[in-house]
Amino acid sequence: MLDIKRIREKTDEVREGLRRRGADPVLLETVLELDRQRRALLASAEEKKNRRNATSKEIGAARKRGEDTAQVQAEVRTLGDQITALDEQLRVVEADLQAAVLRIPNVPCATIPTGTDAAANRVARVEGQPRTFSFAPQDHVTLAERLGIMDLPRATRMTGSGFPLLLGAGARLQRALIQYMLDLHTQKHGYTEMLPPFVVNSASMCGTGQLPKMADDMYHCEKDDLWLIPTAEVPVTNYFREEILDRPLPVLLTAYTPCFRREAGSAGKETRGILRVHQFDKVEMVKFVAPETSYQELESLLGHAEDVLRGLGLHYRILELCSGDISFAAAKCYDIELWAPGHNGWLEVSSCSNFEDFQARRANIRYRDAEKKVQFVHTLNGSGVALPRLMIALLENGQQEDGSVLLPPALVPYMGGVERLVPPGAGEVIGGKC
RNA sequence: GGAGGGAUGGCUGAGUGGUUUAAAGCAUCGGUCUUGAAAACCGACGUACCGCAAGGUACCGGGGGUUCGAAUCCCUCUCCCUCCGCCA
Repeated sequence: MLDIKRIREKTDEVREGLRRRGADPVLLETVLELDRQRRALLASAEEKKNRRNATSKEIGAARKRGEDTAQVQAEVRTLGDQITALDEQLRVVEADLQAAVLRIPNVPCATIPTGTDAAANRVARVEGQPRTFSFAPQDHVTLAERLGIMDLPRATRMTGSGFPLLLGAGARLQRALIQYMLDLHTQKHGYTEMLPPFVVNSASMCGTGQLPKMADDMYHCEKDDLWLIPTAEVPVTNYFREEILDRPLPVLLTAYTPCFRREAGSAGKETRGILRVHQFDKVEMVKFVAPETSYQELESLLGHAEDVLRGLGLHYRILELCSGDISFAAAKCYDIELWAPGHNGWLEVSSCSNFEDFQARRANIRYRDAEKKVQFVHTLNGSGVALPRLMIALLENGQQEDGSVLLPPALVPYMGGVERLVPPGAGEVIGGKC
């Protein structure tokens, strides 16, 4: 949520930022008009309340002296009716104003590329080298089928399409990766591990910016008015909702959670295998930092996500997203994409974003600065990293001509010493044999 | 799910209709004193909004109501505690 004072006082700057994003310009004008109405109503109501408070006090004093106050009481009652009417108008205007402000996206950071879509994203860096193959590389679906580590047809019968099911060594590999990433972030990068609820209430969804805009993209439990989380960002960031932090910044938290996304409107897009699914696992990093440090914290956050991929020997690139492609709440965002030779393309496995005070205002997360002044924190988060596409890259990059898959040495301890996934032998019904 | 008891400022905790613009204590910060510290004493000490300012308004778990006036009375919701039931 943008600061209403900033909208009011630096209107041109905000308008330009929203223009760069391609956001609806009408929203801003609506907010400005509602803000004017609100302040006019507020001034009027507060003036009357002041009079009522003072007069009521006088009534109390007069009655103590035994005077008759019926006349004054009648006057104040009229005043009270006027206040009730003004408060009602105010309530409506404030609700409209709040609803409108919540729909305004964050102002993009001045340094990011301007553009309307992914085509304008800037490739910041490319790391590592693509592997060369002496044979035609297969894609992850073919490889996983051969290895017997995934069963999508049965998962579809059980639930529906887009809900993956891993088996044997596939399930173990997933678990190993989660463990590897959490260990890296907690032991090397200084994060505290959290295992949060996977279901949250509407206030939390609003706090991080998923609501109101993304309601249709999420799973909602209507009976309880609870939402399945689309990312660990939601519970982890909302950990401090409505708090003034009493601990030194930055606060670094990391969490493994499953993520649930309806992917409404993306039917048919890149749906082969586990490329785009309704449920996936992810390790997420979240930072609560002092405002003046947030952009250097973004760089280190990106480094932490990269560390996961470097440790696995993977070839990846960093994109600096343009103004039209960053998410609703973000001011700046880096995407990390892994090279997948079977897919013959780049796969997004991480987004590392600085939200500045946008989420902190919505979720009301503050801290006391050096002068003891209460201020909003800046929040950041980054995937570290999302699992299905990491799994795809590992399978496709590690594949051998015989159908086996070599695992990166860093994972071997987490796989109980297993270095290679091999197809199940003849006669075995289900696979996943190591 | 049933019955009962609770929710007050960073913490403890008073307060059942009118100087409560919330007592007191603890904690914190500043000052005096001290070589320094402690103690003692003095002072400060919530958040948000509106206003150029003076100042004003709101907030005692959330929402609504009664009243000239609500932390205080009424309704309702949420959460916590105790007991019972059910259950991984």
